[in-house]
Amino acid sequence: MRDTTTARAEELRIDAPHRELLDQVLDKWSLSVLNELCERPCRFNELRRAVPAVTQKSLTATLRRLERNGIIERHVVATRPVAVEYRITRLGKTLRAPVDALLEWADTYLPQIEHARKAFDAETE
Amino acid sequence: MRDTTTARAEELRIDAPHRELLDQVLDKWSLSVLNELCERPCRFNELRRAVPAVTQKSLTATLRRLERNGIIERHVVATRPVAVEYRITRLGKTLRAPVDALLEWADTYLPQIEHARKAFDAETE
DNA sequence: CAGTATCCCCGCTGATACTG
DNA sequence: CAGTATCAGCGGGGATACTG
Repeated sequence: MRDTTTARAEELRIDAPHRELLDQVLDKWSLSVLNELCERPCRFNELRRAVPAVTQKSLTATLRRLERNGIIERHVVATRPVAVEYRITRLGKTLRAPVDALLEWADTYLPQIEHARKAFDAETE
Repeated sequence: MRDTTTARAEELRIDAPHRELLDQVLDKWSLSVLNELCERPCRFNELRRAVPAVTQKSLTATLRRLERNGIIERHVVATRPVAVEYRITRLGKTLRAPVDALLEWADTYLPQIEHARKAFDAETE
């Protein structure tokens, strides 16, 4: 029997399902969308405005993927015209802490990394 | 003047440089490579064996990218034939904690997420 | 308003072959 | 051993146009 807790302390497993999950949850637009929905529920076009660079198609795909994974919920309000509200789920909220940790890491070390890139590019030229 | 500390507590910024950095550091093979190199320094072919699904070309690309970002170091030992050892840097080690948090999240919630997927696929059919 | 439907491109990936 | 070189395929992503 494998003791995953102990194993993880030494070496983290990264198999296909884990990799796929991270791909779906951390892809190009997901973080920006999650970021907005952590603040408040949003309508489709609100999200478009909040993330100006995303196209309709990609935003739709991102929202569907996050919904499928149980990270966000889609609520249709049958007004005229129809209104659709997206909300983060309880499951989705659990993502906040690890993603924040990652973004803080990026924020903290970006300067050092940009410095490393310049050094690398200079000596590679 | 912007107070990034306060701002981050409410809403994390995800701009292009941050997004690019995460893409480079979290891409398809990087986590597996980092995982190995956190354990011990590795040679090129050791890494290939440790990550069987990766091709030479992709492994080379991954290593170069990580090296360029200052996450790993490349040491050439001028033996015959040549030996090349890859090691994690101090900067690279700072990635460990946030990435671990993410992998633990994936490990913890993967069952719930697979359940959500099935539910979604069932009612979408 | 909140999407679909097409078309198209290009960039990543893998497969394969070759080399200092 | 540790790569580089080349080619081919396909899938994501954007641009654009249309719709209940």
